[in-house]
Amino acid sequence: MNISPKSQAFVLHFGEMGSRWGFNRTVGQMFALLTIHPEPLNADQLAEALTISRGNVSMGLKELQAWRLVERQHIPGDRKEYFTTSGDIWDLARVVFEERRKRELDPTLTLLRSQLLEAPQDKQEAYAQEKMQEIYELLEQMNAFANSLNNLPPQQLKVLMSLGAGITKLLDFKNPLKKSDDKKNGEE
Amino acid sequence: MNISPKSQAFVLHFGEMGSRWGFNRTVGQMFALLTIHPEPLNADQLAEALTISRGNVSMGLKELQAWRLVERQHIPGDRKEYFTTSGDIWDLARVVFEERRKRELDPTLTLLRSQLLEAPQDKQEAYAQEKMQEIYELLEQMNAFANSLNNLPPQQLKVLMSLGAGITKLLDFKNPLKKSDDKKNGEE
DNA sequence: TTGAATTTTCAGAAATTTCTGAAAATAATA
DNA sequence: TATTATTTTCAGAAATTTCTGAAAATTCAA
Repeated sequence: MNISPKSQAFVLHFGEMGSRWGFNRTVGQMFALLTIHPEPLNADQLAEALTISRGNVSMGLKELQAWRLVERQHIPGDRKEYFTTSGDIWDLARVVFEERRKRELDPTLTLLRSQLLEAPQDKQEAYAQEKMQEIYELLEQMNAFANSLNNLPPQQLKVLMSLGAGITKLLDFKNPLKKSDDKKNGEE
Repeated sequence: MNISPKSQAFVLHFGEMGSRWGFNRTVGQMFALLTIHPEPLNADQLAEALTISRGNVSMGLKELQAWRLVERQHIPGDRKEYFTTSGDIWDLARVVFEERRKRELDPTLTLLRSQLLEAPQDKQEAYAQEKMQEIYELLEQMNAFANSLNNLPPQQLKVLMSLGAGITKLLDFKNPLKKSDDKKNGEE
């Protein structure tokens, strides 16, 4: 279990970023290591390579499995369980994306939905509800958009992404804007 | 500074979600309260309403200002500074989105870019670099996509979002896929 | 200027999250 | 079945993040 300095740097970096992406440092490190390591690794190897406790590895693997980011494998003749990240990076990204959608949007949508059912009792509440309504609509739309991205077959997803700024053209076609559009309407 | 129970619930919820969106509980609460409150509030009012210390409010406001999520206002005849969330919810969402893009993608892109410049020293490193390359391309594409969404004028952004699943149609038009597409090719 | 009002800072306290390691549980083999 | 290998659990330790409150800095007005 010797890792080159470069790989080391990558693993540590992923650890630091992990918390921004929704899991903790060691989980991020484990994920990174499993990704760049050609062969599957067992829990002891992970613990040794990352110098963290066996227990921590066990918990981390549990979490990665819950996220469906790693796969269990068995090596004939070896009783230990081995792990790798499952195939395609794009699939992994999709999983992270979807998991975050669930955690970051769903709960708030649920709360707002129930809040908006009740009638406001006074002026103040009416104003608050107006704002909640706006937030609700925004989040609902982001949610729907995220869902449709998620359901796109991989190939189309890539096409859409690579479209990048060119997306504007497409929109113009679908929804030709009146010249009276807001702000920047210089060219064409 | 009396808040209705409903507003209270909303504020608390935003506090809990805050950490998932990239800021801490009290910052989330402050943001929520400033959003649903019709009039701007000063630091003392925030501290009282949320029962947190004056110092914490000061730090929170600093952070919200760094995110460009709140605006300072002055009320004639009052020496205190007052704050509100700036206008449109969609603008605020854009700011959060962009801020997260910066924090969650940029650092990793930078690291990977430099890692990929160096030639791999052995088989193991070569494999690791292959994976890093894949991740790099993925993140780079997400990044470009996020940027183009961010630069879309508000109106078009809404159109795109509301297009939702219908986006597929558009893609078919722009990039008609050969029947030999991967995996799911049943209908049409 | 001076001084009162207001805001900011930051060391240490409190709360929260993550990690360890030994014990318990589970699984495989003999 | 008993024995050994392996994994999981979880109480408390360690690390990290957030919060408080008093002191320092700043701003404004007289």
